[in-house]
Formats: sequence, C-alpha cells, structure tokens
Amino acid sequence: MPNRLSSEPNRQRKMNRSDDCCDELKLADFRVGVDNVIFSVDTDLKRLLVLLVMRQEEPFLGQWSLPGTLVRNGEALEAAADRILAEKIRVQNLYLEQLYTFGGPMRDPREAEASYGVRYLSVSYFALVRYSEAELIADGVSGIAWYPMSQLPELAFDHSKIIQYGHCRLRNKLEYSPVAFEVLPDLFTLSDLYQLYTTVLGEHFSDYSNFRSRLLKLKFLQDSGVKASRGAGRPASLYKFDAEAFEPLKDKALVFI
Amino acid sequence: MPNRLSSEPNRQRKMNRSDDCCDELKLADFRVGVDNVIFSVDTDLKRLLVLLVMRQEEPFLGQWSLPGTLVRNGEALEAAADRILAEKIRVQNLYLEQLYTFGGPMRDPREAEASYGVRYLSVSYFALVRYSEAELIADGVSGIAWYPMSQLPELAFDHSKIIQYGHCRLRNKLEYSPVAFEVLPDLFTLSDLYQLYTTVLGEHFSDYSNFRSRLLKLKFLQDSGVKASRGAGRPASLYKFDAEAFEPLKDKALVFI
DNA sequence: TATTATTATGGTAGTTTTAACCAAAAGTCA
DNA sequence: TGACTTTTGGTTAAAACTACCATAATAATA
Repeated sequence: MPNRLSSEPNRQRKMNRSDDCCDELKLADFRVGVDNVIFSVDTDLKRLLVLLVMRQEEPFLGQWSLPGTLVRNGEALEAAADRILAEKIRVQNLYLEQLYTFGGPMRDPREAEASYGVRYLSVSYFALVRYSEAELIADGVSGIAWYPMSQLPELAFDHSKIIQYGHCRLRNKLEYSPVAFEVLPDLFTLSDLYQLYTTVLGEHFSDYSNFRSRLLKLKFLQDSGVKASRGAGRPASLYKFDAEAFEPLKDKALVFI
Repeated sequence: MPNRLSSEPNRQRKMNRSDDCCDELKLADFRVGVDNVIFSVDTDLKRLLVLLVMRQEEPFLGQWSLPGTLVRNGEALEAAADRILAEKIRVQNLYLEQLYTFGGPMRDPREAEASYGVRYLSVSYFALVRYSEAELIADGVSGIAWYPMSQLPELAFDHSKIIQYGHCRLRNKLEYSPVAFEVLPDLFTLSDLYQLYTTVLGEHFSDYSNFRSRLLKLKFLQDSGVKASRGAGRPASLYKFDAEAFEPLKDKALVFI
C-alpha cells in the first residue's frame, strides 16, 4: 500500500517534468490546507483580537489553533478561506488576502506517521473583520474564542509563527492601505478611526490632532454633516470614506509612525 | 483506477478533519510546484530583465515560461526555489523570498485531462540577482534567456500574471528595503545605485542630487575612500553598505517616488 | 441653573523634509 | 589647452511634520 502510493507520483513526474535526471528522487504528494488569521479590534477595551478554535482531534487534540480546512476538489484557495471564515463567524464587512505559504517538511506531525511521503502545506490567509458585529458561530462541539494578541495561549502546529507573520502584515496594511475603512461602519468619527489605529499600532505613532489634520488634508473623507453624540463631550462629525477620491492616492503611504 | 485514487483522500479526510459533514465533498490531491520570477537589472542598457525558459514538454510545449520545478520529498519550498535557481544560473549575490501562491482550479490544463481531482498549485518565489555576474546555464536541451520586462513573449500557464505580481513586489522592495545592496558589488558608486533605482522605478522618482543627499544623510553608506574612474568625468567615491548602521532604519521607508 | 469635566475641532510656531535648481571640482577626450 | 562629462556639495522656497494651545459644544454635576 505505501508502495502503490509512492510509485504513483514517479510516473506522473516522467510525463510532466523536464529537468530531472535521478529516478530515486520522489515528488511529494501534498494535502493543502488553508489557515486563517482573523483579526478584529475591540476599540472599547483597546485590544487586538485573533480568532482561535480548539482542535477536536489528533494531532494537537485540545489545543487552540487557527481556524482552517483542507482544500476541496474544484475549490479555489481563496474560496476555501472564505468558507472557513463563514463557518466560524457571521460578519458584514471584512478584508481578506493571502498571507504566506508554510510548507516545510515535518511541519505537521502526521507526515512522520505515514510511511509514504505525504506533505501538509498551509496557505495562510489574513483577515480583518468588524468586531462589534462579528457573531461567533459555536458548533456545539469545538471551542471558539477571540484571544487578545497580548495573551495568546500555546498553539498547535506552527500557528504561533503564522500569527506573528499576520500581525506584521496587519500593521503594514493599516499604515499603507485604506484597510481600516473596510471594517469601520459606513459612517464613523475621526475618533473611531484614531482608536483603531492606536489599538493596532500603539499610542506613539501620532498625536490625535495631527492625525486628524493629516487625514482631512488628503480629501478622501467626506463629512456627512450628521453629528454623533456619545456620552460626554462635543458631538463628533460622522465621516464617510470616499473610495473614488482615494484612488489617486493608491500605493502611497497614509500614516507613518 | 480513477476510483482508487479519488477514494483515497476521503479516507484521509475522515481521520483528519473536524468540521465536515458531507461525504460527497472530496478533498483535492495536490502537486506542488515552485516557480521563480528571477529579475536582474542591466544598468548599461537601462533594462529590467526576467529569466525565462522554453518548455520542452506538454502542456505549452515550446512556449516560454518561468523556471520551475515540482517539490520533492523532504524538500522545503524555499529549498526547491534555491535548487531551480542554481540549476539555471550561477550567481554570487542574490535575494530570494516567497511571492504568492496561485492555486485556482484549472490553472493547469493537466487538471482537465485527469478524471480524478489532481490539482496543480504554484508557490512562486521572487528573486533579484546581480546581472553582471550571472551566468546562464544552458543544458543543451531547453532554451533559456533574459527577457526585458518591456518585451515579454506570450507565456505558459498563468505565468504572465505571476510576473506582474513579481514586478510590483520588486518596486516595493526597492523603495522600502535595502534589497539593492544584495545585488550590488561590495563597493559601488552612488551613481551605480541611482542607475539601479531609475531602471526599476523610472526616471521620475527623484533627482540624482537629492537622491544622493537623502541617502548619505541616513548614514548607512560608508565612503571607502577609494575612487572609481570610469571613462570621462570626475572619479566617484566607492561606498559600502553598513548593515549594522542600517539596523535601526529597518521597516522605515528609504526612498519615495 | 451655573459650573465643571469631557471630547471635538481648528489653529500656531518652530523645526524638519522635500523639490528644484545651481556651481564648482576633478577627471577624460580631442 | 579647451571642451565635455560626471561627481560633489551646496542654496532656496515650498511643503510637511511636531508639539502644543485655545475654543466650541456637549454631558455630568453641584
């Protein structure tokens, strides 16, 4: 049985490769998984959160891990990422993009168990969702929770590394792209926006007053005229992101630390 | 025979997945390839070049394509990228990093031929090598050539898209990271550096004089004291990149358009 | 109701950075 | 020698950034 499977890729290879000479070099047979690093920002408590699920099977039974799935027949990678996200949370607004592909040998303990050369490869995706409206879907079996980035538990596989990688991407995205507006409500105050930035980037990247004037000077935030009164203090103007006005600023930096 | 193979992933799945309910959804069986977008810069002729090889087999027999390979047993993804690069060119200095993973269904025509659900996934890598010292390795069978980015031929698979993606990455890398110094000689003139930037980014990103003073103010270029006289004109100072002095500038931008 | 606390807003002044030039220095080439 | 080329090191005006500050408009409170 191991022989049957391990000889199969060799025949394929003869048909498909050009620059190989040694028949004893076997091609790996892959299972491809998608793992999502799903971030959200709780601006009230000033916490950056990442979504974790508890594994219900070996390996790493009972440990927290990134929500993931193996890719199905005929399913695009991004479709698999969308599917696993939709299975775990209900959201209205989200941003999703590919992060990195982790595929070193022995990153999954199951590779050691099998005598033939099956490999597990993880294409990770990075997502940012609106926290206030995200509803976690508990399937009644496996645990699911938002964990603050500052208090991550021990994670299955190489998922800690994947999260660190995602955290870097999140910071860069926020600085260099209008990703914030994907997860803010249609109408938001400049203070909402500032809270989001400081929660992810830290307090030290800019003064609130300067943050305001820099963004307003760029002319892609439309004042809706409507005011929002939330507790004490002068009511704030509600703004709207104008994608058309932002267009010429594409691939320019927005904010710097 | 198709049945034997297509039923195999299903048994695996029952053992390995948690949140699936429908047995008719089959997991895909993957071949994982690595494709390299290898750039070099010919500063004399002011051309950005990408390395292409001619395919010697179906599909796309006789068409130009990115140099690639299928991943072997026990081989890390980056190791496969290194291997294919070393098979095609001899270089001393190079920069290599993962680019993107393309894995939509039907991106490879071979998927249609097989009645079982084999999928071809491409993990692409981005490389920048020093042009002047890069020696192409012709294996006597398949063609190999540097093509200017401005005159790319029709390419196999989705390789045109991969190259466009790589071109974006190259521009960003050059602006935001010291990748240029990986492919310049140890000693170089500021003019050499400027030629590299203008060839990739276009003439309009900065005046030579301003480019010089901005870089020198950052204090990570050491003047070696040695002068280089190349043809007419005042001899230029040869500089050296000081990685230690650059350290605090990591993840800050270097040059802006 | 008058006062205080809180948040939003709009500004100023000093410094730094950028952009667009310019002129001298130090070579080669004819 | 004189013309030409390339490097080098400026200058200057405009723009942007930083660290503040004053005021406006509301809620909470005495």
